[in-house]
Amino acid sequence: MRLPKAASAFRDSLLQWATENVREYPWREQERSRYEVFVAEFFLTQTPADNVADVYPEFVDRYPSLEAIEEADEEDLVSVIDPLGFQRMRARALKSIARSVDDLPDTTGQLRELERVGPYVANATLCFADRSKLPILDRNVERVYSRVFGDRFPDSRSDREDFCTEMLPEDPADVRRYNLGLLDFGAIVCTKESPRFDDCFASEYCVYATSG
DNA sequence: CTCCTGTTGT
DNA sequence: ACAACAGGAG
Repeated sequence: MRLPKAASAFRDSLLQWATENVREYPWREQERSRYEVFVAEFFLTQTPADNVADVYPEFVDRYPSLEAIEEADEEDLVSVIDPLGFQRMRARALKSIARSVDDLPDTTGQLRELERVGPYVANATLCFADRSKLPILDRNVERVYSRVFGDRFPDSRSDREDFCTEMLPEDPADVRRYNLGLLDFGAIVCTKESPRFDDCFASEYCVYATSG
């Protein structure tokens, strides 16, 4: 796939932006295990980060491994998650996962065989926990790339995944920071309504900013 | 691809 | 009560 002309400029600027602006969350600490990252991403697919942050430390403290999940009473699991608009479905799925596997696998394909685990959770887990070079494509990312690159951002899901993969920085040491930055850029600057054009490094060439 | 599910905002 | 949202499932 041929990337748009502005792609490398965007990539470089985003990496720079990420070093200064990526947010700190408990699950983003360097030493988090694959399990700890997985749990966070599993909750984050359905819940605002600040809500997850409220219950996450207690959750991983009480359930530090899949084994602990497997042994836990499902109602206790729910009680930790439940406090603020949380869901029982997630507790059930985690139990099911803990029963079906001893340790979380290290490939997206194997992760996606687990209940309620799709491309987002699988790739985010392996990228953020294991530093794998994998694309992360959620609604924020789609909005950012659609705006910045306009028609050059493909329509189909698989082409979009390819696009995201090619946007990743060459240096493996930068991939995690790039993906984190992309998510936060969508959440902080390139927001759904009232994007902060004045704070955006891409407004010179962004299709959305320049055309409307 | 379309449909489903649980959640959130009006 | 309703539609929109955001992932995953089929």
